[in-house]
Amino acid sequence: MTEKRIRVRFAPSPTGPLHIGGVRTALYNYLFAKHYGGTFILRIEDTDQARYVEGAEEYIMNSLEWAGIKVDEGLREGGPFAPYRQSDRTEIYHHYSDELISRGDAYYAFDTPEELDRLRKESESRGETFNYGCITRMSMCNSLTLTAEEVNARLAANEHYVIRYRMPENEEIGFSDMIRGDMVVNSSTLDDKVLYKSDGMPTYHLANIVDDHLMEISHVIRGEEWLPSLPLHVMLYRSFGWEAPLFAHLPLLLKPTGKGKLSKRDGDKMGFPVFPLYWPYGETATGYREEGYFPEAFVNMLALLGWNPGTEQEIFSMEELIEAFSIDRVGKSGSRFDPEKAKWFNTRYFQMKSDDELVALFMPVVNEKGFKPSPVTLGRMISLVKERAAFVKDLWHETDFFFVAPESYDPEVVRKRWNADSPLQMKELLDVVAGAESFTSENLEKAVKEWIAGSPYNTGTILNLFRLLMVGASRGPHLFDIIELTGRDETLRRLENGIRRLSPSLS
RNA sequence: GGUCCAUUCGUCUAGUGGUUAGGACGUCAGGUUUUCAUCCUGGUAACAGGGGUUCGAUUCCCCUAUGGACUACCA
Repeated sequence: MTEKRIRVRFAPSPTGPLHIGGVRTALYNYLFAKHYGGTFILRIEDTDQARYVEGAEEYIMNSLEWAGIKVDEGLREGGPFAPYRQSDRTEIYHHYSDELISRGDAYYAFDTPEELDRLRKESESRGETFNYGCITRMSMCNSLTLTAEEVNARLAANEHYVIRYRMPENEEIGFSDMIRGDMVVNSSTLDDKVLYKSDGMPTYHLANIVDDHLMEISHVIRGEEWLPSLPLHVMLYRSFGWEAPLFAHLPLLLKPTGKGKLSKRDGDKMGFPVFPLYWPYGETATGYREEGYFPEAFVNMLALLGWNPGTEQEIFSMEELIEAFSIDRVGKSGSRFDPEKAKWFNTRYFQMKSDDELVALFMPVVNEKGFKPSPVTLGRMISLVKERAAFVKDLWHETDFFFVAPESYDPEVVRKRWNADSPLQMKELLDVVAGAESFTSENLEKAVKEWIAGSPYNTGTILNLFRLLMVGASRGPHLFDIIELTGRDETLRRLENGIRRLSPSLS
C-alpha cells in the first residue's frame, strides 16, 4: 500500500457551512495522508450551480485552518493538478463523457424532466420506484432507441439532453472497502445514472471519478452516504480502463438522542454547536470556536468519534493522532455525538494550558469589563481558579469578586449563617484584619486563626461569614488568597459594608 | 417499497471460540476541603432476539428485529 504515493482528498460542496461530520471526514483524510507522509488535497465540488452558497468556500478553508488541518494542494495553495475547483474544470469532463459515449458505455437521453417526473409518480402510485435502467431504457427517448440521424438532428438543434451511464445487465459487481470488506451487488439493481447534466455540468459521479484519477488520488475516504454509489464508481473506473483508488466509507455522526443523523436543529435544541465556526450568512449558527473550544480539543474529540487507538489513551495532540491513526481502527457503525464528552475534552485541554497562555486569552475579557489588571496579577488570579473552569469564558465568573465588591448576598447563605451574633463577630474580625502586619495570605490566615482560637467562636462560622462578605456567596478559592489579592483597603471596606448592609437595625 | 450497511453499559468504545467482558463520559455514594468547584476512592450499568456450527459461543453462519444510508439533470 505504501508503494504508491499516498494522495487523498477532501471534496466538499460549497452549499453552506461545513458541519462537524464534514470536518471529521477531512480530519481522517488528513491523518491518513500524514501518517504515510502523503498529500492532503482540498477539492471544491461545485458542479451544482443551483445550490452554490456565497461564502461557503471561505468557510470550509477557514474551518480546516482553525482545526489545524493543513491543506497541501487546493484553492489557496495551488498545486500541480490545479485548478482544484470543479467549475473551473468543465472542459475536462466533457472530453471524458464523450469518450464513454464512443465506447458505448454511455448514451444521450432526451427525456424531459416532466416526462421523468410523470413516470416516477406513476410508479409511486403502484408502490414502486421508477428506475431508469436496463429494463426501462429501451422504452425511453435516448440514443439507444432513436436512430443515429434523429440523435444527430436533436444534438444539432441544441435540444436539451443528458448523458447517462449504460449500466450492464445482470452482472455481479464485486468491490471492496477498507472498513467494511468485500461486497457484491448485481448491476441490474442499479440505474443508468446521469453523468452529464443538461446545463453543461457533470454530476458528482463523473467529475469525482475523473478528478480522482487525474489528481492521482490513491485513497478515497468519504462519508458512508456514498457507499450505495460505489458500484457505479467502480464500473466507471472499469469503463475508462483506469485503476481505481482504494475506498474507505466512514460511518455517520448521529444525533445525541433520538433517531437519525446529526443536524443543525439538534444543536439548537440541545445547546451545542454543530459547526466549527460561526456562520454569518442566512440562518446564522454559532461554532465551536465562538463557544470557546480550543481547536486541539475539538480535533481530539472528533478523532475519537468513530476511531480509537486500541489503547486507553484519550488525549492526543495532532502529531500523536497522525502517528497513531489507522483506517482499520475506524468503527463500522454510526456514532452518536455526545456534547458532554466534547466539554470534557475541552476541560482537559484547558487544564493543560499555562497561566501565561490563559492570561493572554482572558485579558481581553477583563479589559472589556473595564478592568486593567497587570498580567502578573491576572496570572495569580487565574492560577487560583484555573482548575474550576473548562472554558476561558468561565474565568470571569470565577474571578469577578477580585474586581467587584458583592452587590448582594446569597440569601440562602445569609439565612443559614447570618445571625444575631454575626455583626459583633465580624467587627472583631475587622479589627484583627486591620491590625495584621503584613497582608499576605499566609500571615492573614495565621492571625485570623490565632484570634479565633482565643475567642469563643469556631472557625467554620467565622470563615464562612468572612467569605460571604468578601464574595457575596459561598464559592471561590482559598479565602485568604482572595483577601491577599483583594488588598487591605478593599477587604476592610467589604467587611464594613457587609456588616452595615446585613444588619441595618444594628448600625 | 427496493438496494446496501450496521448492532457490546444511557453515550463513545476495547476485547476474545473458554475473560470476574476492560477503559472513558455521564450518573450515584463516600472521602478531602472553612464554601463552591476540583481532586481521590468506590459503585451502577452492556454482548438486540431466535436458531444453528461447536465440548463450549459475545466472538463463526442463517433468520428476525431495530437503526442508518441511498433510491434527483444534489453532492
